[in-house]
Amino acid sequence: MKKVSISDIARKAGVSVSTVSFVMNDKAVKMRISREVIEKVENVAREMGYRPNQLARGLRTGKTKTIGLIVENISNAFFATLAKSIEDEAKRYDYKVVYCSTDNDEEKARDLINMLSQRQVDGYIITPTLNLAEDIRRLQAENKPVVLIDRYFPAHTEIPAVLVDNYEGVARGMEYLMDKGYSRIALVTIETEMAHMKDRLRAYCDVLSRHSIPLQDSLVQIVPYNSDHQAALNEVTSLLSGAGKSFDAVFFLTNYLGVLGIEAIKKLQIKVPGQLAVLCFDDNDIFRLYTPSISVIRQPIEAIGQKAVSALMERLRHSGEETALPNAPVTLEADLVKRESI
Amino acid sequence: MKKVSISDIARKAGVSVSTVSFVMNDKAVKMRISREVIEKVENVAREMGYRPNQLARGLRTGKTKTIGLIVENISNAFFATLAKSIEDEAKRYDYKVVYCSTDNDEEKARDLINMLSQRQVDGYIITPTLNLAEDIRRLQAENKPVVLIDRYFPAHTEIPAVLVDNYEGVARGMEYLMDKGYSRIALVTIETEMAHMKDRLRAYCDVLSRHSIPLQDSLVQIVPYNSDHQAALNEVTSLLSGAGKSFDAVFFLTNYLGVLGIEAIKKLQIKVPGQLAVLCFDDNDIFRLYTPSISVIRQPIEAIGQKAVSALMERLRHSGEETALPNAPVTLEADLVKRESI
DNA sequence: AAGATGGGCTAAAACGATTTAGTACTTTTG
DNA sequence: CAAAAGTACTAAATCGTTTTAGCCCATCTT
Repeated sequence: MKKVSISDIARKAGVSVSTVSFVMNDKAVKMRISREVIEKVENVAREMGYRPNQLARGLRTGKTKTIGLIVENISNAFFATLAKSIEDEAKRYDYKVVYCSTDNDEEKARDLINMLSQRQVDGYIITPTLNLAEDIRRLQAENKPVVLIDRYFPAHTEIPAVLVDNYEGVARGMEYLMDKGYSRIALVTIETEMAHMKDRLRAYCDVLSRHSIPLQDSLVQIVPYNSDHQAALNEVTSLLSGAGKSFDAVFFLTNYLGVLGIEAIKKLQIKVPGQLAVLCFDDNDIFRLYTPSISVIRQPIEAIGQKAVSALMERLRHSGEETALPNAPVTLEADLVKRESI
Repeated sequence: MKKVSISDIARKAGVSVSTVSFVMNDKAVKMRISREVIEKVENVAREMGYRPNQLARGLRTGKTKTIGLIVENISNAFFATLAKSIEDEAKRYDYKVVYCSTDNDEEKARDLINMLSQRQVDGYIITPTLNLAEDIRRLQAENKPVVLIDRYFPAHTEIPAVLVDNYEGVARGMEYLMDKGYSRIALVTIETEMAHMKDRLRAYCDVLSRHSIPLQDSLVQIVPYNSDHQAALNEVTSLLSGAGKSFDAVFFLTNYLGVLGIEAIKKLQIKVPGQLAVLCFDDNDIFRLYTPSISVIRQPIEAIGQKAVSALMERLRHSGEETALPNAPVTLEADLVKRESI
């Protein structure tokens, strides 16, 4: 059983394909097709179970009603939630999302962009990797709108971005720790050149310096990006073995690092918050349920997804026009969620 | 800057589009295109940054090199991991995956199938909802292969499926609890007619009866599917408030229910495993990290993804042929992961 | 009554590829 | 040396739509 095409309908209904097309696209009235013909065509189409071929349609119109979403790793809770919110939001605009993961690999990201471009997606929402700005500029040059999420390129303000206010979020967390009387605060971050992580790190340094506390390198643990679970765990464990001695609070700069931290804390049997206060950037089910529950700086994930989609839709609507839309990165406030760990 | 098409290349290289097409598809040798022309075309294509339009290609060839993946909810850890494994595996066959979530809604699932069908995906991997068998039969009638994952239709053996051995998994868990001396075992499951959950429930009943333990309705909690987080939590909490009195072990039949269970246990301050032994079907980071860590029956998620893709590829390869492939659901063994909760 | 207007439809081009059937030469063969 | 075979390509059809231009007939103007 083959799929039915518009010409099958035309033949069966005894009209031309143009007529069928007009009817199927609600242009029948504009094209003054008669009531009877409209009904005839609609009936035949329904009976035969006609579904327009989107490839053909996309080829002809140049619009696929599809947006390409590139995240770091779809199996990570943060990105999975973000993806779901983008999928839901896109549906409200009658757009479909196709997603893929970069695993934070520059080359893979480039491949994915190419792949999506070949599939003619109308626009892109991208969690960029390092050095991806040029490839993204190329998409823009082809008149394909792009919105970055979670990360951005400070040197490329012509690429719009939607993300949490990383600096403010970390600063707020630090001030909270200070308020609670902690001043010897260790930091666990990930090794990357990307601006969003630099902003977080900068906030840590700035708050310390604002409180005239010297920055101690030994309290800042930078986990290499490519390290596997065990290696990363070992690094974090070795830092945390100094808990209570050289520092009394720790701030994990990502959700993944926080989970590693919990694992290490559990292994080392550190008392939280007695021996060590714990704060993490980015929430996770585990933090809510762990005993003691872990306080976090929570990103407004749904809002990021929604804003990203609406920014993209805006650009899609005005695509081709010269109207330069404002491009300052849209930053959203993070919440401080106080739990038991501090 | 418009995208370059095959005819742009042809014009610039001074050859016909056919020639360009042959070169781009490695059919140049077969078509005895000369060395010089091949090189000429390749160079021009590279210079102009040519990327074939997959819509046009798909329209002409009828193959999109895309598989449609329908899961229940991509933001759930189980499905996110499964999706990632399918994406990775599909890439090895040079296929792209487009995914979407049903939220376990029959109508939404139907819409998604239509949507993917309109986009001409070559094959489907589907986590079905209830009553979806007919829609899936229709895909098969159109000669589009389908492989079910995680769930199956016992009444439709012509639809292949890859899933964990649910019955065996739960039975193994029950026997383990029995071995450890627990016989008053409560069960928390989800309200659904779907066979995979019935299999799990049946295993619970069978093991009890094998040990001549009467089934007590009051120990079986069936959480309605549509209930929100709070309502579900209340249900579980109310069951667990009887812990230590009417039962001394609890078996959660899904990952999501287990997480709810932990939340309830934490709130009720139940001692695990002292007052209550806990076992859950399906792993989750939380179970590993929670204190006490929770023992689970772990599904081989990666293997399910891989088998599903390879089964689909098999069918894709033989598509159109009459060779009926064996369709008995492929079931994979679940592991019992012993931790602290029992 | 001739031209204009409008109603109700259709023909055909176009989108960007793939693929079959040729074409115009040159070389081989009996 | 004519026919057959091979070489190196190209023309054109095709996939399933959308959309522009236009056709034919009836009715309305003047």
